[in-house]
Amino acid sequence: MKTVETELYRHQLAEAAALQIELSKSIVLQPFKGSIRHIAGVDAAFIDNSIIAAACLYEFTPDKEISKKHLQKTDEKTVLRNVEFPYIPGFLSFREAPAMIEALRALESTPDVILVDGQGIAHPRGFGLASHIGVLMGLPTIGCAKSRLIGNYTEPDTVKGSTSELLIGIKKVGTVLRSRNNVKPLFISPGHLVDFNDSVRIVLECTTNYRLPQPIRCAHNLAGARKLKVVGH
DNA sequence: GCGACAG
DNA sequence: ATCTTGTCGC
Repeated sequence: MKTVETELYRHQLAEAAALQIELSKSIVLQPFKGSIRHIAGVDAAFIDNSIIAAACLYEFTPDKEISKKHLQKTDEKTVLRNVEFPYIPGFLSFREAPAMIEALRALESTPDVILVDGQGIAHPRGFGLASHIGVLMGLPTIGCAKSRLIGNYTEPDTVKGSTSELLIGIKKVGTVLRSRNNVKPLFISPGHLVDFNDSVRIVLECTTNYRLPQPIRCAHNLAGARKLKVVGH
């Protein structure tokens, strides 16, 4: 019995991995095209067998006067769905991407670029959550993870803006970025339709007083808030 | 065989 | 991700 289940499980994972490898061929790494007006952030929270995906939309306002109010929240959406895939390192997108994409599509404007709480191409098969969402939606995405999944690196300097390369052998797959002074670094990797430099540049443009870029922080808090309402009453 | 391992 | 208060540090 247990061996049969194990075999089925193995087949499903093998299929999922094959899909990632196939879809990864569609990834386009290139400098970001055009200008950014709308930028979104996505994250998720969990309750029992449900997932709450949250998407926050921000807009860059051309106000050169107020340098600190360049980013304004324009919209936010949450989605509550049943979870149909377990958490397995390397297969996170099959658990979170469906609900996240629904939340992103619900936004009143299509974002020019999306910041995702997870890896982009810094993944065993070069197809992390950010790349998955980017390719399926046909939109630019950037992977912004709080910890490492794969790759080697040297600790970047403790000063904000310091970076080091995330490498798999001699191949660069991402950038380890110190988003604030004396905080654990973020692992930035292109998801789709952006390159290494623009990924880091865009993340920094959305990061001010916290470790995480504003759109992702907002999505994180929103998912948590929605969760409290659900469990509250 | 022994670790590592996004959220 | 989630379970969880106070507490150390800039």
